[in-house]
Amino acid sequence: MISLSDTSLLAGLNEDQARVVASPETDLLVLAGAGSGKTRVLVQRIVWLVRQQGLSPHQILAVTFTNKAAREMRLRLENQLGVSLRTMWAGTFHGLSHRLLRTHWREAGLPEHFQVLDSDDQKALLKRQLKENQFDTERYPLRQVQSFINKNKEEGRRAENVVAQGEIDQMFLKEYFVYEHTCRRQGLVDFAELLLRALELLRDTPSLRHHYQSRFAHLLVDEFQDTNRLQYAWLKTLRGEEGRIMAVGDDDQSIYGWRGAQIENIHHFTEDFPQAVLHRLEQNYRSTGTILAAANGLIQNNQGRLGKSLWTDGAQGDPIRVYAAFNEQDEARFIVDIIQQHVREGGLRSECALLYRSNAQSRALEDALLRAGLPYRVYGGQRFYERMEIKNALAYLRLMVNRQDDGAFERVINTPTRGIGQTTLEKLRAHARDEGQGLWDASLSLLATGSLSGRAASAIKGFVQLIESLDEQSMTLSLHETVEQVVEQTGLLDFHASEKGEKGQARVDNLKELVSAVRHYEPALPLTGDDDPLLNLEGREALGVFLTEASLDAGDNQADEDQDAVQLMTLHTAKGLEFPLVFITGVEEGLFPHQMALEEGPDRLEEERRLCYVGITRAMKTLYLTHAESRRIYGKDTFCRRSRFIGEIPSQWLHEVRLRAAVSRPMMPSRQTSTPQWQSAATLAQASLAERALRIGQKVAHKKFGEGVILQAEGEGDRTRLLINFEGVGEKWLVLGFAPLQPLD
DNA sequence: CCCCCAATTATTTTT
DNA sequence: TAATTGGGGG
Repeated sequence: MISLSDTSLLAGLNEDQARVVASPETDLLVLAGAGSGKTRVLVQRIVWLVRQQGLSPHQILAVTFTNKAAREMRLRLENQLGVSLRTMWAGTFHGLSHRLLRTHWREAGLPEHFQVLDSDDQKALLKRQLKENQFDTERYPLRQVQSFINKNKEEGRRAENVVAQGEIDQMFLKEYFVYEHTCRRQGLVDFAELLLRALELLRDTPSLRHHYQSRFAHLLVDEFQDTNRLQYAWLKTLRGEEGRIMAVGDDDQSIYGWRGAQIENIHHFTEDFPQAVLHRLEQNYRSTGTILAAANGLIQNNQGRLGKSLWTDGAQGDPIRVYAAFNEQDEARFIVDIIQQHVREGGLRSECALLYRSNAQSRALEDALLRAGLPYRVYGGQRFYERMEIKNALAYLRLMVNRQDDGAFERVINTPTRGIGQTTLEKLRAHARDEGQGLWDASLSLLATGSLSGRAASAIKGFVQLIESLDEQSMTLSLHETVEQVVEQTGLLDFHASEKGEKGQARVDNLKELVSAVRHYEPALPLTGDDDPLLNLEGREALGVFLTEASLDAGDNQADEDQDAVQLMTLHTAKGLEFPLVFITGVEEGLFPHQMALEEGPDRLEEERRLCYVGITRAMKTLYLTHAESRRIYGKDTFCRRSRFIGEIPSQWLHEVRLRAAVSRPMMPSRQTSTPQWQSAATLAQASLAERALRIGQKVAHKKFGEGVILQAEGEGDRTRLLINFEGVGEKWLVLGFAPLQPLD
């Protein structure tokens, strides 16, 4: 029975939501469909536990995937509870693991000021290592080694637990061993290591484990479908026997399987936590009935779902428009037309989202937007803390904090150039290797023994003094002053300023931006009392916090966020967002579903379908699916068939848009028709095709290979060769004069 | 140390 | 097509 005092905590929730929020204390698995108010439920559940059950926020651990989601949750909680929750354990898996390790660095076997490696740092470290070991990166590229290591860590396996199957795995494994050793020596922790180390810490230190298990009465996980094995193990360990866990997720929105996410975790949940109660949130507050019907229809083509069907008590809305464009330019123009119309009718540009499967598709869209003078914003791309000049500045700071950080050392020893070349560096590396020490220490001892040439010696000496001096100065400076001094005294600012073009200016601006961004990490209050400068620990402490944040949070470009601009992003990036007017572009076989996914098998196709489901459910009112019959991919014109996903949406919800009358459209690229005096090979080939009532894009039947589509033609007359993509067979080159081809359609 | 050319290669990316 | 990368020459 829900009492009166309860009702205020449940106000505005629907019955299903309220049931979850006020659920008796037990494990909960909440299948929350798109737009079903999942974040709200998560937040309200915590509020309920605090207000109704009398728990302290300190007894609750809430974990999400992204910093953005974590910030949002914390903000909403603070608003609801009216207290600051800075010390509450609410954050990302990586952030919380880091917190655990920082608190218990000794027990975790880490140096006090261990550094976090982001994936670029990890790549750079491995690159050096593989070169040193003369690993054949021609045959086995770096990223294979990197993913071998990360995958094993994400499965909870250290190098010594890996059973290498073949010779290749043996080689990878050897590098895994070396890599682990290097990281330990240098006090470096990569992303997967944060989780694994935290898990091992809890596993191997019973007192700590029991402490945290009894402290956290409730665990709450968002986006549970995206957890990997390691994260699941992490959750199980922290929950222990006594705790309660609430997992919120949606198996239909699992789109990160390729990154190790185990959709199976959802399936195992009720077995691992037998008392768990399953709830479904199916009422959608975002989209029209038509959009939901289309999404439901599409996703039903997937096998093994837990099952869920979105509904709304809102309007049915307009049908979903499908537009078959001639090519990607036409597609972009069409979209721009619609957006302009939307704006004319008083709509905002920021209400429009253009979604695509792969980033390369943004180009044609951007061109058209630019030409129409429509402001737009492209999401994705390089993020602030990943920029080269920023990483250089950070590397100096890292070296100041930790002289053992060889990655930082290598990065800045000659940036900007100070006359330390490969020869000197090789000497340092060799010495470091022989003595089992870091590059910094190797520099010191080579300087001491005088075994460097005069020029190199003075260059190194200068570098060492620079770092020492900056470190010393930082003791008496605030964080932003420290950063300011670093970019100036190291010469980074001058170095980039002298770079030609706009690039250099942009880098200088970024460095200045870094100086001012860093102020957020300074203590809010000025130092009190007669400030003994040597006791300005806040500045140093802030530096550590800042460096960690910079590796754990890539600092999303927060600039121009409030501009009214059309939003461009991949379907992956769009997860969790919503827009009144959505265009899903490039809905073509080979592009979406992506060719690579198709080649990898049925599971991957299902993931593509879920991605499409995610895309459709972003739309609030109006949804367009567009595809092009011809598209330039990797510099060559490719003919495309509309995606099977369009066919999988019940046709009653779709409406084909026909802008122009059906005129016979030129099949040749305009670039070629504009030079009539010169007949290209492709043009001749197409003329030969036309004689036989064939054309590129034509569906044909072949005795042996079955049905296929003509993709390309080259040559002339009977010797014309055709590239045909046969269903289930793949692409074949056939000679027109011999091939028994029947035109279809 | 810098610059240029040829070769290579091409999803998605929370941390 | 276009971006990146590695090698070779100046």
